[in-house]
Amino acid sequence: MRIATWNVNSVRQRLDHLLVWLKDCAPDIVCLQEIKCVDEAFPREAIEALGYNVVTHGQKTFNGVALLSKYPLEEATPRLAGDDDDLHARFIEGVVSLKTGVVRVACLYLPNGNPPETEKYTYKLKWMSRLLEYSKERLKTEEPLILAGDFNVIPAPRDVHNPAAWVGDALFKPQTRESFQALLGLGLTDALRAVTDAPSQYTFWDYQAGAWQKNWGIRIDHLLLSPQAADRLTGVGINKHVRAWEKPSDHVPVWIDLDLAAA
DNA sequence: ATGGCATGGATACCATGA
Repeated sequence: MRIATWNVNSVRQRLDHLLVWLKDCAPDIVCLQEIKCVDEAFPREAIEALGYNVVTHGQKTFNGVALLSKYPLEEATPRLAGDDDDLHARFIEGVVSLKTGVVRVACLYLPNGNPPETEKYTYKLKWMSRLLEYSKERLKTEEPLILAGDFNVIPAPRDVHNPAAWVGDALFKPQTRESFQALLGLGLTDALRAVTDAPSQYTFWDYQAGAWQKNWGIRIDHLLLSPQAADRLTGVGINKHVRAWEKPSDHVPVWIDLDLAAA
């Protein structure tokens, strides 16, 4: 089973890329972030035509997440628990049933948090704290769980071209990285780091300053696996070539393969 | 070329992002 995540930076602007990539990569489950539209405006028919079930949690203009799955999505639930006043569309989870049991996938778009001296960073840290609580609860079930999305966290210096330039940034500040490490401390595995120690495994390149051409990237799109999922991990990939397409997203897809028997 | 952006949604620029 292949599970992928991609921040598309507007699903309507990126629909052609998304359809081509879905055919090439052939993921079974996809987590999309920054769809940047309300649910009614999501191009669901074109995606359903490729054999996917679709659930969305969108909002006008900003944010927005979606789950695509070749298997029926059960228990599709938007919003991360812990703050009823948080109206940003940044989280949706779903469950699929296989012969061997269920797989739960949480699709998330973690707040950017810049500038760090503002309430935006406070919001980011609180969101990460809520994600930690959510993960604690879900891990108790001892089922395959995948947290996939744009975490807006650079986990370590090897995950950024020029660490010195990012020390004060909300994506790389010590408190941000510590909060991410707390997730791993629960027993979650960073899938990419389970298969390689190599530096420069970037998933995002800024549109500005020729960042792509200079390979000034950062690794901020992640798939975190519960022990029951990590035990089944057989492969991880970053579809870097997608960043070279015409009018691309600034993020590229990341995928994992799990050895789970199909339904 | 010595500075290089993209998106949506109100326009005839702005907020947001990372």
